[in-house]
Amino acid sequence: MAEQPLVRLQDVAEHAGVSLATASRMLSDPDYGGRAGLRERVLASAAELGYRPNPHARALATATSTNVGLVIHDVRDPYFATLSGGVITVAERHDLLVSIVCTHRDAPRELEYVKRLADQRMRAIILAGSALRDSAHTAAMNAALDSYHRSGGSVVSVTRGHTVGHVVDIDNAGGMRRLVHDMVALGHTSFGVIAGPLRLLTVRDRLQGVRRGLKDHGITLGRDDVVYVDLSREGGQAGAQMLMSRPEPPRCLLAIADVVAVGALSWLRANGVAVPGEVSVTGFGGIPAASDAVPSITTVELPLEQVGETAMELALKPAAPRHIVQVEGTLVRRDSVAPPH
Amino acid sequence: MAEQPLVRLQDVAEHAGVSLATASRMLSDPDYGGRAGLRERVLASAAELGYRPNPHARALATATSTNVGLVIHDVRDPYFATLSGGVITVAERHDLLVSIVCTHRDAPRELEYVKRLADQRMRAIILAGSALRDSAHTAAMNAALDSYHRSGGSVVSVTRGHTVGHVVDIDNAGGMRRLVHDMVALGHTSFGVIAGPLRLLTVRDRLQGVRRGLKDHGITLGRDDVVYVDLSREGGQAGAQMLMSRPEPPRCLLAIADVVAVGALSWLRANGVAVPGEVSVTGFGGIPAASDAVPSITTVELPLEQVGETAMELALKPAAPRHIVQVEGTLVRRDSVAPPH
DNA sequence: TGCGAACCCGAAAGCGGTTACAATTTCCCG
DNA sequence: CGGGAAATTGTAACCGCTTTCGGGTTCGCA
Repeated sequence: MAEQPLVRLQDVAEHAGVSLATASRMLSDPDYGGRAGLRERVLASAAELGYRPNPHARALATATSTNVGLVIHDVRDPYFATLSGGVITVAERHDLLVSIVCTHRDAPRELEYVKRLADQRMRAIILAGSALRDSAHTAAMNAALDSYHRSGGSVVSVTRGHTVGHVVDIDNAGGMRRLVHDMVALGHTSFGVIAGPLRLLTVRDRLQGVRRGLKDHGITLGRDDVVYVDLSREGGQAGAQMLMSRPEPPRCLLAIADVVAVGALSWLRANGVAVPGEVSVTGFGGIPAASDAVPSITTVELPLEQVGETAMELALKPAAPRHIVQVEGTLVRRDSVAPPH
Repeated sequence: MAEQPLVRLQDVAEHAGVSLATASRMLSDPDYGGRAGLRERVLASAAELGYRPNPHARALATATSTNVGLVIHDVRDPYFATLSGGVITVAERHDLLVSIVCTHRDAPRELEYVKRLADQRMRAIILAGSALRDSAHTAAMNAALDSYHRSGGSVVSVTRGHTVGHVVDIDNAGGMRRLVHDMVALGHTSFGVIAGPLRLLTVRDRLQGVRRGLKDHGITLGRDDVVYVDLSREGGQAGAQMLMSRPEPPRCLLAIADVVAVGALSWLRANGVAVPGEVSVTGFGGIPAASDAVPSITTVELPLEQVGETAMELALKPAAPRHIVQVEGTLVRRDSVAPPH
C-alpha cells in the first residue's frame, strides 16, 4: 500500500550521526541525559526531515497506545454526546485520541467492542451507559475487563456495574427521590411513571428513587401507575398515551429521562392536554432539549460534560486504589410543573 | 506493562502443528488454498487458545489499519452527532472502528489531527464540517491529505474544499434558495438574516443561497439586514436581539442553522414576540430540536444520517475515479412561519 | 595519579504479525 | 511411469520502534 517512503527513525539517526537507540531516546525519553547539544541535534534532524513516529510500531514495542476507547449507547443521544464531549476535551489535553464505539444497548456487541479495544492496547477503556442487567453478559464483560486491566489497561465505568476499574457513580436514585419530594411538596398525590427497560441499571436506580421518594410520604405506586417504554421521544409519546387514557389519569407524570419527557410533552400538546395546567411533567438528565421545550421541563440536571471529564481524568490515574467519584444531579424547577388543580 | 502472556500467532501455529506463515495465511487470507482440513485445524486451534490478533503488529506489517478517522467540529453539536451516527453505522458493518476528533473549528488543531490520523495509518479519513476559508491552512491541509492519499489512505470530505478524495456535497445554496422562495411566496418582503462566521464555507454557501433566492424576486439585503453570530443557541439569541431591536424589525428571520433558529426562538419568546404572529422564523439543517421546538421550526432538512453513511461508503471505494455525491435538503414547512401581517 | 562509580552510547534482540522466496509435494498428462 | 507445472508449506527477512546489555568514557575522590 505504501508508495512514498516515509522517514523513519533510522533516517533521523543517520542524519544526526547517532545510533538508532540514541535517536529513540532523545526523541521519546525526556529524562534521558545525553551529551550536551546532542538532543538538540537529533530534534533538529527530526524536524528537518519531517519525521513522524509510527504509532503502531511504538504500540507494538511498548504494548500500549496513545488512544482511549469510549463505549456508549449512541452518539446521537444527547446524553452520551455531551458526556463524550467531556471525555474528548480532557483526552485532547493529554494528547490522546478517542475511539468511540456505539453498542445500541446490544450486549454481545458491547462485549465484542470491549475486546477489540483491548486488542488495540487502548490506554484506557471508558464504559458509559453500559451496565445491562444480564448475568451471563456481566460475567463475560468482567472477565474481559479484568484481563485487560491486568495487562495494564485502565478501566472506568460511569455508574457502577463492573468489578474492576474506577467508577463515576451518578446518584440516580437520590436525584429522583429529591425530585419526587419536590413534586409532593407542590401538592401532588397522583403519579404516573414513564419508565424504561428494566434491563438498564440506570432505569432501575431511578425507578427505585421514585418509589423511595413516594414512600417517604406514604404514597405507593399501583401496578398500572408505571409503564415501560423505549428510552426515546417515541417511547415518551407512547407512555403518555398509556397513562393519560386511563379512567383517572395521574396529575403528575414522572419521566425516567428527559428525552422521554420531551416525547410525553409532545403527545400531551398534540392531544390538547394543558401542561402544567392539567398535568405536570418532569424529566431526568438535563439535556439541552429539556430547557428548550415549551413549557420548559423540570428535571434533575446531571453535569454530563463533567462526568465525561472526570471519567477521563480517572482513566489516567493508577489503577489502585480504586476511585469512586460520586456525582449528584441538581434539581431544576421549570415551567412544566405546577400544583394540581 | 504486560503481565499476562497473551497467546500469539506462534502459539496457534505450534498448537496446530504448522508454521507461523501457514497459520497467518489460514487466519487472514480466505482465498488461500491449503491442504484439506488444514484451515479448519488452524481455526480450531485459534479458537481453543482464544487467539486474538494484535492489530498493531498487523498494521505495522501491512501499513494499513482497521480504523477510520472522523474529523468533526464537535460531538455535542447534534448536526455532527447525527452525521457521526451514520458513519459509525456503516463502519460497524465493515468491522471498522471509528476515531472521532473534534476540531472546535480551530485550523491548526484540525491540521494536527489529520496528520495524526494519517500517522495511525487510518484506513480512511472523513472530514465533515471542515472547510475553513483560510488559504494557508487550506494549502497545508491539502498537502497533508495528498500525502496521506498517495500513501494509500482514502479521503472523503463532506462539502467540497479539498483537492483530493471523494466528496459528499450538500446543496446548501440551493436548499436555502428554495426556502427563501417559499417565504416570499408566503408574502414576506422584509427579511433579517442571522448568519454565522464567514470563515465557514457552509455559512457562505447558505448565505449566497439567501441572496440568490431574494434576488430572484428583486429583493436585496441591506447592510444591516444580516448579522453575524456564533453558530450556537446563544448566537441565535444574540442575533434575534440585534435584528429585533432595530426601529423597523424584519418580519421574517432566516437563521443560517437550526440551532441558531432555536436560540432566536427562545429570545423571541422571552421577549414576548409572537411567532409566527409578529415574525416568522426559519432554520436550516433538520436537527431533531427543530421539530420539537414550539412552535416547530420551518427548515430545510438535510439527511444527515445518510450523509454520514454515504461518506463512509465512499471511503471504502477505490480512490479513482473521484466520486462526488450531491445531497439535497428537503423543505419542511412547520409552525414557525405564517404570512406577514 | 589511580580506581571504582556513574554515565553515555551503540549493537542487537525483541514486539507480533505479513509475505517474498525457496523447497517440497502433489498433480496432470503424454 | 516420468517430468514439469501447480499447489502447498516452511524459512527468513522485514515493518519501525523500544530497550536490555555491555563496552567505553568521564568523573569524583582519595
